[in-house]
Amino acid sequence: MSYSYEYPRAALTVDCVVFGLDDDDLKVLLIQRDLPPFEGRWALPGGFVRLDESLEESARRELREETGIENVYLEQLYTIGEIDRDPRERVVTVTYYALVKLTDHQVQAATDARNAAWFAVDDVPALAFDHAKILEMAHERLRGKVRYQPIGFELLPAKFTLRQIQHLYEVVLDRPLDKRNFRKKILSMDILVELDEVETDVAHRAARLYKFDRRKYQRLTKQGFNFEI
Amino acid sequence: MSYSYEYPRAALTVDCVVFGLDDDDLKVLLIQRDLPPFEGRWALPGGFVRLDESLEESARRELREETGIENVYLEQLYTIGEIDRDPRERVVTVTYYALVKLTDHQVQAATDARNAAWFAVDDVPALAFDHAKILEMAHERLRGKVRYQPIGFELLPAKFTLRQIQHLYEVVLDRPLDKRNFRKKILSMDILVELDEVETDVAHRAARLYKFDRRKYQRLTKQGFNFEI
DNA sequence: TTGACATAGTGTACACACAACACTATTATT
DNA sequence: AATAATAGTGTTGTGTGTACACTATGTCAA
Repeated sequence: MSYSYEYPRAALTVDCVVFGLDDDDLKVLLIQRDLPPFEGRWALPGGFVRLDESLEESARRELREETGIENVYLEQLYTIGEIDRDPRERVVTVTYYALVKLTDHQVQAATDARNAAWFAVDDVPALAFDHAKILEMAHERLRGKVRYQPIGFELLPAKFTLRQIQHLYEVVLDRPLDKRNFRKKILSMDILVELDEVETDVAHRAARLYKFDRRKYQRLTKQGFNFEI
Repeated sequence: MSYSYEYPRAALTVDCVVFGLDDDDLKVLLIQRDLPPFEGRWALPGGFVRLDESLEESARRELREETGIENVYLEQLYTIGEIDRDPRERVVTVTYYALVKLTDHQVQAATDARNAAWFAVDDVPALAFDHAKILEMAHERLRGKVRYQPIGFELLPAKFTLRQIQHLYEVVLDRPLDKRNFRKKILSMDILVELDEVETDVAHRAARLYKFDRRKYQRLTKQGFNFEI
């Protein structure tokens, strides 16, 4: 079976930059290619867009198929269509970035035959195609957006300590933050709920757990509140 | 001649939201369609992506062909690929927005056969396809971006008065600004050059002209300066 | 030429937000 | 019981945003 058109058409793909956070770094999920071109190289998860799915559906399907990841924060990043970005033919790719709770997704990495692994964002191997550039753009977008939208919580478990949030911002923004000022600021926004629980399995005083109250955030937003770190 | 592929492919287009500013409003440039679907309706300038040009080149070509506009600020906005957004077949569109100096582009609108005209952004006719949504997104992006990037100057003539900049921000942000505070702020950034000229043809005291010093802005940016209104 | 009118251009005071900074409290471990 | 590790907490100075009203200058018309 083949499909014919009056004018030539570019192939259309989606590629996803999946970010996760652990105790050390910001991580990105990569897949090792098992086919040419760039066979054996690490690359962003992604694939061809089908005609019966929207772009975002396509991105979510590829994420599911290649990494087992589902139900994550996903946002369109940029569309790249340089003529020679794929050696085979003209390929235009719509890129997305995803934020996942790494604790929930540590295992599923190697769902299908392909090799998948988390890498520190600042220490990735050589990537296929122009994926290094895409990763760079995604990282920059995250750095910018995390300051005025409460998307950072997508990288944390549902219950987290104030230290974890601060660590998140320190890692993403790549600068140290003052503990007292940070806590004052994040608590004064009134978008966190203090839980009657503390963290466990730590060899020192346990910190209180909080969760992000999305309802409250949305209510405040309608009243003109602007999140900002 | 026809082109065959193993899998079906979406058609790929670009669409541009062209903003201009006059003494009253923020305007957008629209084209009246001369072919079905939506024949006779107003629409964003745009068209199919060719395989020998990048996406941005494609957007610039369509702008030139359909409106005569060249050498303008152009930035990618979003890519839309909902399955049924075009009644004929699957069409994915990469959208851009452009900022033009309306004074330079008043006449060229009707370059080719098609009818082209400027409309106040808040008073556009019914648009073809999902172009109303695209316009809405572009407007929102402009509102957001104009506050932390000096792109507003792209809407003004090379030489402008402080009142014109203030008017620009008042129109785009849709709120009144205090004259003294605005002038203090914009001048304190040290990115404007005061010229030895004043405006002409006004029936009252003439205001001093300024121009935006891009060099100075870039130098300051490298030193950690952040534009913000 | 003079007066009316239209906009240019200018400074201060108060409130609020941000930044810098160090010690005590609590829990686990030995 | 002592040690180690992190949790948790306030104040002060500095800078930034905001509110606010009058004088200066040029055009135009009588």
